[in-house]
Amino acid sequence: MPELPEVETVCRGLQKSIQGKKLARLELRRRDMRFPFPKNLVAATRGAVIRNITRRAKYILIHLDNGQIILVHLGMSGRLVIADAADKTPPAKHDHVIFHLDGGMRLLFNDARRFGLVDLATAEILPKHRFFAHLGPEPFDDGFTAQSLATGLKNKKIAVKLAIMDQRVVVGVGNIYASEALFEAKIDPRRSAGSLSPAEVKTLWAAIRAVLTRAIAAGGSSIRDYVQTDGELGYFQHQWAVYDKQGEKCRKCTCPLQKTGGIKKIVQGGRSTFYCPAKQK
DNA sequence: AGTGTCGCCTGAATGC
DNA sequence: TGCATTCAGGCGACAC
Repeated sequence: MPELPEVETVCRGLQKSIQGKKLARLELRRRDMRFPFPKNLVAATRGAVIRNITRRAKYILIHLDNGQIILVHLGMSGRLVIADAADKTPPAKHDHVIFHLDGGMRLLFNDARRFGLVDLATAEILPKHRFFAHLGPEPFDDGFTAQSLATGLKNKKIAVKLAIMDQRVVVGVGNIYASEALFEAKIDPRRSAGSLSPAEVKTLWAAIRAVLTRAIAAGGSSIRDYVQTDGELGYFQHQWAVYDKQGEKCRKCTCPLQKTGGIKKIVQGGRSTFYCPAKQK
């Protein structure tokens, strides 16, 4: 599933492959994905030149020279695939949106589960857009500090795992990286957000950045053509310390597995959490 | 306002 | 082999 590092990697790839190209037309192969497509989506983008591609949280922003911004969210199963002009392969199952570029190149948005979305905005309305208005700081921006994290967690009774997944606190920490960051910080995911000491908050802040940095590096280093064609390319999964590792020993663990049971899986807010009961306090 | 829960959706994995 | 069930999850929407 695409998380922030994967979305970042896809954005970098799109900058190389489609930036500066003219969007001949968008082809919508159904009327909606997670949400209905905006009525003017095709008309408002026809013939525009793609100026730049950026990322905000897990949204891909395709900036057009006519002032429109196409918002793309990959959801759970979304992937963007480049098909060059010579590629005459007919659309595959779940190819819901096709960007036809001048010269015959296509960008295919394939999303089996349709948790993804495509929407339209302008720079002016973006901060007020319903998907963006509530977003907190980017994890690598100056606005995300140990202090801002402390403020986000302060007095909260919800579990710290759920708190750091709250997009108002910091964007981009999904279910996997929440578990990974808490393991790195040696903090029990079940603890209430407000119970962390200033020192623990600072450790957690650094851990969130470290985990995401490593994940982006993994994506960037193993990527082949930058736009993921198999949906898994460059994924961080081989570096997971606890995620999906229930019953296993954690990294460099010397605990007796029979006694501790190893990494534990619990459910918080309807989502799986993985942690080491011995190391995370 | 803070918190908890639901639902969208399909394919893979599992169970009988 | 085949059918039914369960699970995965980002995040907006909603209920309290």
